[in-house]
Parts: sequence; structure tokens; C-alpha cells
Amino acid sequence: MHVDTAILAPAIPARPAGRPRDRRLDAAVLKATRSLLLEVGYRDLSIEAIARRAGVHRPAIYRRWRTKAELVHAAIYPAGDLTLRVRDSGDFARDLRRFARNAVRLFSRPEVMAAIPGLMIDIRHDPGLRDRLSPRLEASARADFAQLVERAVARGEARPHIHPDTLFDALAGTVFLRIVTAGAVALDALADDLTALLLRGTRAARRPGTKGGRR
Amino acid sequence: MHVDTAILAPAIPARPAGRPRDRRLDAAVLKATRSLLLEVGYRDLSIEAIARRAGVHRPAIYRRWRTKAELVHAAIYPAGDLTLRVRDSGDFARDLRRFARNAVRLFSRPEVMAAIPGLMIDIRHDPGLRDRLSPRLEASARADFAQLVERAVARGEARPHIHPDTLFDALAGTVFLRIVTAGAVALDALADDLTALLLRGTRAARRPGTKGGRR
DNA sequence: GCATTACGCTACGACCTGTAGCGAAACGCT
DNA sequence: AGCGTTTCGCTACAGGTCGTAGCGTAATGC
Repeated sequence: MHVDTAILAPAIPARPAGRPRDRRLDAAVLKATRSLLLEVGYRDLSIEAIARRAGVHRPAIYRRWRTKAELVHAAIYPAGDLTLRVRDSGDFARDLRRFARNAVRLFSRPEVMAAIPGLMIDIRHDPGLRDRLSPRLEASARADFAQLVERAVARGEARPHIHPDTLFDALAGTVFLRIVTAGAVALDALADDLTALLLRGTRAARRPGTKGGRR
Repeated sequence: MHVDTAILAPAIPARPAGRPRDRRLDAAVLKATRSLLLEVGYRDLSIEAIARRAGVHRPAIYRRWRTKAELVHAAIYPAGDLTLRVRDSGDFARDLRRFARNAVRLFSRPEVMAAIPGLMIDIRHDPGLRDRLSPRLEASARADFAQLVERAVARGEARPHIHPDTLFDALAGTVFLRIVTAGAVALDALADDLTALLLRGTRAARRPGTKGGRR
């Protein structure tokens, strides 16, 4: 956005000189990207087809986004970062469950699930891409989450030495892998189950006296 | 392999009639696939380039594998399924840690990490592909893991009502997401950290008392 | 008016795709 | 020996995408 430009290069005027870009083209291209992403998937998503549907020519797209990955990222943003944020409610268990459910909602969105593996590929291909996308994709959500954990520790609701990033990955990664391997089924149950698992751990209650649960 | 053929279609003789395939071509193609996958990544991996490097023509490849996804799967198998299996040692905590470390080792392999997002994309694209790949990629490892959990519950080491699939996803998905977002750094620490998290949960200890244990 | 940039549009060479077809080779079967 | 079948090396095809270059024209700031 123009805000970014101003921040990154304050010396340059807001209007860069020359004919300004037509914002309607941006919107048309992003919309076409989203719809085509759902219809044909990331692999068969071609700049050519996007341009056709948007009623634009390819050079207009290349002028705005360097690669398909950056275009797709722009098209599905801000789905990623925002929905993974959780306000501190003062009840850590509740916040964790809310985070898990947000993750379920996020990764249940077909266009998100269609985009993420593609972005993973292209990020692996071009390390610079990670630096460009990561801040908006997840880095800021991570920072928020770390605060959440820190406060829960301060309140005595969570053990110290919990690594927020590990917990973050455990929540998001679990939901992601489940949807990839099993599809979008029984996700409410997964969110509750995962929350309970992360809160209590796998261990049996300290008194195994009544241990014969099953068998 | 020929064993599969015999199992899947016992009526068909082991030798299907006609000129037999040259196994050396299989090997050359798979080897070329692995090396090219590392060099150019899944996206830019073309059947054409694989054929060139393997000293083979494209039709010979298409005769063996229907799609790039199936070829890549064949090329990195059996990395996936085997290394995620853990024998029951009688100590659940130990087995979980071992599983986490195995996941780290598996997803640290560059060719595995280069292949997986690509397979995710193509699986999403062609649902039949999932049915063909999943059994070897992870379904059997899941079944093994479920047994491990069941026994731990029977021994009183784990709570009943733990969902093995959730725990499986929590282990594998966490490691996967971490490596995708942060790269292959500090993974030993992650494995230990994740294991502790899943065993004990996030909650502060009620009475730390004589516990404390390691670290 | 001048410089600059975006736009519509066309075009280019390069590459990959999936399939078809040719003659020859390698097997099982009769 | 002959037949049917399948693979192999090889060539070729039509179709698509890629990323860029270039044209004339439009829209802005100076």
C-alpha cells in the first residue's frame, strides 16, 4: 500500500510520478485470482488465465506482482494473519480453545487451503519470498500469541518455560496437517480435543490407583 | 513392486506377457527425480528434465507413473512411512520423544520437505491420488501409533480418551509447520520441548513438590 | 511542453505437456 | 518357428504457459 511506500522510502513522494495505476485493475485481478484458485487449484492457476478473466493483459499483472506466489498471497490476505489472533480474555484455557477454533476456521476456507501448499513451495524456492510474506502471514500473529502466553504464565495459569512458538505451531500445525490428510471433517471435535490435550497433556491423573480404565 | 501386483491381482501371472520393463530405467528415473527435486524444487521439476537426466524418453516415464506427484512419491518413498514408526518400549514418554525426533529427522530431509507441499497440492487436485498415496505415506504409521497409545493407556501412563490421531497430528504437524516457517533450525530443542508440552500440558503444576525432574 | 509511468495490445522465443506413431527388441505361448 | 504382446528409442504433434519487449496512447507531476 502507499503507507508502506511512505514508511520504506520517506524521501519519495506519495505519488511516484507518471500515470497512476488503476486500482480497479488490482481489484479485478485479485478477484479473478481467488475464483480461479478455487476452480482449478494452485497448480493449474496460470497468470494467463487470471488475466483473461480479469479482462486485463499479462503485463499489467507482472507490473504489480513478481510471481504467482505473491499474487496469491495478496489475493487471500488478510485471511491468514488476522483470524489467528486472539484477545486475552483472562482465561488461558478459553483463549487456547478460541485460537484452535480460529485455526480450524482459517484452514477450512478452501481458498486458504488451496493457497498454502503453493506458497510453501514457492517460499522454499525463493528464500527472499519468505521474508516478504512471513511478516504478514504469521510473524505478527506469533508475537501476539507470545504475549498471551506470557500473561497466562504471570497469572499462574501456565507453566513457565512454555515456548510460545512451540505452542503456536502445535495449534496451527496440528489443524493444518489434519485437514490436509483427512479433509475438513470433524473439526469442532478436533479443536476441543487438541485444546484439552495441550492443556492437560497425555499423562494420566497422578493417582493411577483406578488405572484400569479400559481392558 | 511385483509383490504388490501379486497381492492385488492374484489371477494375473507374475510375468504380464510382452517385453518386460527394464528395471534399470526405473532406478535411473527415480534417481534423476530425487536429484532434480533437490536442485530445482517441485515446481520447476519437469518430466522432460527428468527424462533427459535419466537418459530416457518421456513415454517411458509416463508408462510407469501417471503424474509427477506419483513419480515424486515413488522417488522419496519409503522415507515417509517407515521413519515415523516407533516400537513400544514400555515407556510412553520415551516413545513420544522418539517419535518427535523421528519426525524431525524425516522433515529435515531436504528432498522430503521439497516433495510434501507438492504432493499436498496434487492430492487436493485429484482426490483419487490421496487414496493411492495415503496408505503408504501415513495411514499405516497412524495405525501403529494408535496401538502405542492404547497400550500406554492400558499401562496407566496416559489418560483414556486420548485421541491417537490428534496426538499424531500434533507431533508431526507441529514439526512440519515449524520447519516450513522457520527452517531447519533448533530442531532438537523443538522435539524435546514439544514432547514435554504434550506429556504435561501447559498448566502450571498444582504442587511441584518432589517432581521437577530433569532440566 | 516535458518526463514519467500505466495501459491495451501484439508478438517473440523458449519450454513443457500429454499423446500418437514408427520400427525394433524382448518376452510367453503354442 | 511363428504369433501376440509390451517395452524401448525416437520423432513428432497441437496446445498451452512463460516472462519480456515493444508499439502507440493515456494520465499524471513538474
